[in-house]
Amino acid sequence: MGRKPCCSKEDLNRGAWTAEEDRILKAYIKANGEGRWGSLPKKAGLKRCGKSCRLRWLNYLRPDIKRGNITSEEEDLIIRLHSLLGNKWSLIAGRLPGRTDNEIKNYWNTCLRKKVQGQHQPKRCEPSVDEAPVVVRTKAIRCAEMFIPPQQRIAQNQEKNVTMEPAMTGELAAEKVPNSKSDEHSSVDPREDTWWDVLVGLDTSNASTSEALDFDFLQLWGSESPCSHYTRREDCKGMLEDWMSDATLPFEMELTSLASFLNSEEEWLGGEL
DNA sequence: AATCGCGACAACCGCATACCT
DNA sequence: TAGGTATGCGGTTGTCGCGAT
Repeated sequence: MGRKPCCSKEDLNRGAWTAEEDRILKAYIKANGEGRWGSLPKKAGLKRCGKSCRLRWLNYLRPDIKRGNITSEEEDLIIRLHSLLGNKWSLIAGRLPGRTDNEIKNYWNTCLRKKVQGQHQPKRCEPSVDEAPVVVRTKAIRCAEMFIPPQQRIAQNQEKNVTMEPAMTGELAAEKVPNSKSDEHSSVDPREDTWWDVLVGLDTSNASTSEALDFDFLQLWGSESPCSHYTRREDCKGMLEDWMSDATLPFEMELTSLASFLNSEEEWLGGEL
């Protein structure tokens, strides 16, 4: 038994969307909002499957989409994010307002991959896939997840009627420092995780802002952990503080911070591995 | 002028995961 | 908790336009 197809292919239009189909889809979403893609085509009177409608909306019809002309800044960011995150197109797209994962994926496959392969002959002791990347990539992915644009996070959560966490509303997520008394974390050796993992997973209920920011990662992981590299660096601590304390930062500032983070990643990879 | 090759990008497909009942 | 459904994601394919021959 094969997998059940997502929709019957009979009587459905396939291939390029017509202007009329676009108009119908836009009008329907304007009136009824996004979501319920499965039933949307029938309700809207479109002979398309729900997935196709969703894709068309997300990648082409949404009003906030920027099209074409990827700037050199965006290109640089894509290259550097890809080097850390791999093919996590949706995460990369999340850092580029108005760009879709599909667009970035296509741009990478058609333009950047060759460019990067051409110029990216290892010039210095770069790490092999078997060395540091697991830690680095996990941390970088976590970082990117934290970097979903605040507007997007807020919108998403309002849509779901979720109470905003402090970090999402601009108040600092008051992180409780894990220690030997912490019942929630004492059974888990934090060295198993990156400090991003632990940081994000911390119980935010009791500690004050200053406690959170004074958190001593060295104490948690010890000086030999590769993660402790960051705890010794004041600039990294500062970035962390910025990110965690103000989710309403202007997007440009976030990009600047992210760029700094990526630079520090590159320095670390080049210098210590 | 015809056609071939290639790049760009829209769209499709299958799988994974989240969510709901 | 299990099973079904909806949604998201990333790889792949199809189509179109344009330049080269």
